[in-house]
Amino acid sequence: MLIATWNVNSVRARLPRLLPWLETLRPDVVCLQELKCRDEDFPAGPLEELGYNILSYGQKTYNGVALLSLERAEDPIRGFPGDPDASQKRVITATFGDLRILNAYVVNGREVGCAAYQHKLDWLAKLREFVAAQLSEYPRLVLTGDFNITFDDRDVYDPEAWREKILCSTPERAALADLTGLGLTDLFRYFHDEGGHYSWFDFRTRGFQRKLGLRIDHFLASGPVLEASRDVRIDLVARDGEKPSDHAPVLLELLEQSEPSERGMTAETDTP
DNA sequence: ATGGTGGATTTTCCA
Repeated sequence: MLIATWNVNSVRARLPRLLPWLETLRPDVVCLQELKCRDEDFPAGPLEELGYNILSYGQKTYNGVALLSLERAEDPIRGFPGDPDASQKRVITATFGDLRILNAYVVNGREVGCAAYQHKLDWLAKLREFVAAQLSEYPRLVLTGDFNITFDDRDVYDPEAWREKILCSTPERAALADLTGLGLTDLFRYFHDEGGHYSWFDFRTRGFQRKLGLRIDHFLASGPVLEASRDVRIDLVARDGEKPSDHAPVLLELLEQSEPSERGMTAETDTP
């Protein structure tokens, strides 16, 4: 089973890259961020032709998230339940088989100390509350998306230049650690200990050509999903070439789900 | 310190 996350930086502008990528990889679930379009403007037709079901939660110009899946999604939730401020469409959640997937586009925050930065920390606190509630209901859970936060200096091409800057500051990293503190594991780091692997490269500095980037797109998984995980990789080919997004897709490979009867048998027959 | 590029919508905002 293959699950992907990709900040596409406008789903309509990225369609010429997204469609052949879907045809080649055929991920079972794709978590998209930064749609930059309303749901009625989402290019559903060509994606449905490839066999994908679509759950989108978009708005004009900014933000927007979607879940594409080969199998139909169940129990979707758009945004945070009961959130009075639904002006920014940044999170969508659904169940696929026995897996609960939360797809988030975390607030960027612009600059440490500004109003947007405080909004980022406030939003992350709401995300944590939502994830905790979902975990109590769905133990097999994946939280993925564009977190706009590096875990540590291994995720940064020039740690000294980025010290306490946006995407790298101590309060942001503490908020990220608060999420993993719920019992979630950074799956990329679980499989790859070394630094130098990045998922975002700045257009402005021609970061991709210079291999200077940050790792800010993550898969955080609960224990049962960690046990079923095979590998996480960053698809740099999709970041290269004509009209790419500034983010590369990140891919999680899971062991195939066991049959319900098989699971039941294992649980009962494992005990001597 | 600034600007560089890219997308959507517009003469600027956000990343």
